[in-house]
Amino acid sequence: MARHLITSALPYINGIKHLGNLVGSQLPADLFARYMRARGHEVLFLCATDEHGTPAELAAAKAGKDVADYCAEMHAVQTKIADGFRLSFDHFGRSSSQENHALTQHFAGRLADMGLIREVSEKMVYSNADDRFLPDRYIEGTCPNCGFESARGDQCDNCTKQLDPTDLINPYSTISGSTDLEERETKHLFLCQSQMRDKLQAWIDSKTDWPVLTTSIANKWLNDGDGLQDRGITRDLDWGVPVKKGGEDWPGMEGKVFYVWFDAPIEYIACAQEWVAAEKGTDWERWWRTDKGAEDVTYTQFMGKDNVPFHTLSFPATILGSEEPWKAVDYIKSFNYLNYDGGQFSTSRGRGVFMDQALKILPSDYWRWWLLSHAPESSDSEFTWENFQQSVNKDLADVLGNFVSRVTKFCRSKFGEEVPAGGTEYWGYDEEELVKELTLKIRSYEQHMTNMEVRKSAQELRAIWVAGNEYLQNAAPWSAFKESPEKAAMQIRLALNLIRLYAVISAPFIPDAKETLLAAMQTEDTSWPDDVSAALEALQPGHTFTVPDVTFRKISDDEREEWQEKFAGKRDS
RNA sequence: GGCGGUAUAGCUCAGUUGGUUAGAGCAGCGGAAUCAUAAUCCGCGUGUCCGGGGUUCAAGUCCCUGUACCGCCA
Repeated sequence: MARHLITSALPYINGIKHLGNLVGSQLPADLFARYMRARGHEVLFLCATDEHGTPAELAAAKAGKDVADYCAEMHAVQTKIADGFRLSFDHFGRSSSQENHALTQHFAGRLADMGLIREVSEKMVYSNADDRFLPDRYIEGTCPNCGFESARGDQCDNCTKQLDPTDLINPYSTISGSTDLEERETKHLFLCQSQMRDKLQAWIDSKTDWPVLTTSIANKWLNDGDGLQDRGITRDLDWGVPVKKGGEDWPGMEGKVFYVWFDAPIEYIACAQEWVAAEKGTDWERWWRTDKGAEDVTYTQFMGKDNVPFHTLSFPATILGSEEPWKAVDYIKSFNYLNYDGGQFSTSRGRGVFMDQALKILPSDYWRWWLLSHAPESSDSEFTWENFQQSVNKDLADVLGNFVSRVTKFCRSKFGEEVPAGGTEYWGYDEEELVKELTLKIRSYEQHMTNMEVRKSAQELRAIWVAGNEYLQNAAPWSAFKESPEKAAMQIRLALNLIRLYAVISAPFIPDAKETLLAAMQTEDTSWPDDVSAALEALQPGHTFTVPDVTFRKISDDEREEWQEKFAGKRDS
């Protein structure tokens, strides 16, 4: 039995995520976690909301709420939605937790002791009306290049020219609209990532089994231009982890907080502490401290490609730089983007399907199946309603759902609602071939799941469902029954056992279906089919079952058109 | 502007270290069956593998170059 620490990239607290965010990190992480648990491994699966920073403050202000209250509410909302998608986190924490405050301050102090923190004075734009420093993108004005009147401080959206806030003509705060801005000198802490360059490069180079997407992004940052740059890890904000050196005050840093990218990944560790605090576990160190039992842990991170730099460089710089025995990541599984019907998902334009809306339309299994079987692994992929309808109807309703239906209903009409006995002497070539094929395919499925080859796993799983229909079509128990009810009994007994087998191996993809199928088969036997022959005898003659309701319903053309219209949002003009 | 990714059948995508007639699912066409959610099973693909050069006995697969789309960074 192995031990797997699994984390999903932290969703930002501000608002509800869309399906593209879901399939890029949380969902495949959940697939992997569920699979590893099903195979008997010890798993700690962690995720949390990323709560600090200006966007959270502004969203709270807009909602007329205190930022802490706002975050608490949004965390509850996201927790509920995660439950709705059956994301099986062992703990869903918060980066604003006391545990993360203490740990973030600890790391900063430790890095300072190691000589990896330096203080930098820089000029930033201060808004007197807002009584705060403004991040570049919250300053707008007229573009000096093209005259566009709503150019942002970092870049003009009209002519795409890169800008410095001080370039803008008539700059104003997008928060208050105030033009009462000035440049002020302010002091910040920088993490000396440049000193860590060689160490990080060697570490990345040692990860020869990582996806190209992951290593190429890391290498680009390590080698581009002047190489890895030092980065500011503090901000002049109220909402965040107060800057401290361990438990001590940090002279000159009063009133400042750590920048969100610094404290967010540390939450991966703090989340395990929260897990213990919530009394769900007893020992977080055996997962995170290599001197206290984490030596044999395999740590896997899941994330979208936009998060790769932080996980390959910034966070490792924090961990390795501390020279404390923290568990470092073993494998980074990164994903490309999911596009929506010919364009991008867009939160601001309301384009695409968001997690809460998805659950109002259909149960989570439908979404999980489509998203995972079309996960953007090798390149960006695309969601279309037509494809969604076709895949769900064909794979779930026709291939799997109908298999369950035809088998249970046939049995009920000929033998009653119990596993029929007899006919063992008819077990022959067809059955042996089926066992061989299933064994081959299940072993292949296991291999793909272990390798986190999400699409290939889904393909193989589907092929396993198809094999059941093929067998049934060949064996034709409805014909066999006419001459030899005993033979039909053997065939249908096998098929009934296939339902249990399917429920068990499909569970990581469609956990709800597993529950309903096992309930219908009236069994709690979730043992993995290491031996297919044996697995096909799990339900013995005389074992009673019930015919389940429609396991997966179909999506009609009318529904598809309605949803297509509803979620189109505003198109780019 | 720099960098990275992707361009393969009507659609969504596989194609490992270059090697026999380029594959899967869906859609389409034909057939079988009738237990089942009008479901299932079987058969059927002459595709300038984005264009153009090149390396090689041999390239979708390597190199150069052009084009398109996507993303990241400045």
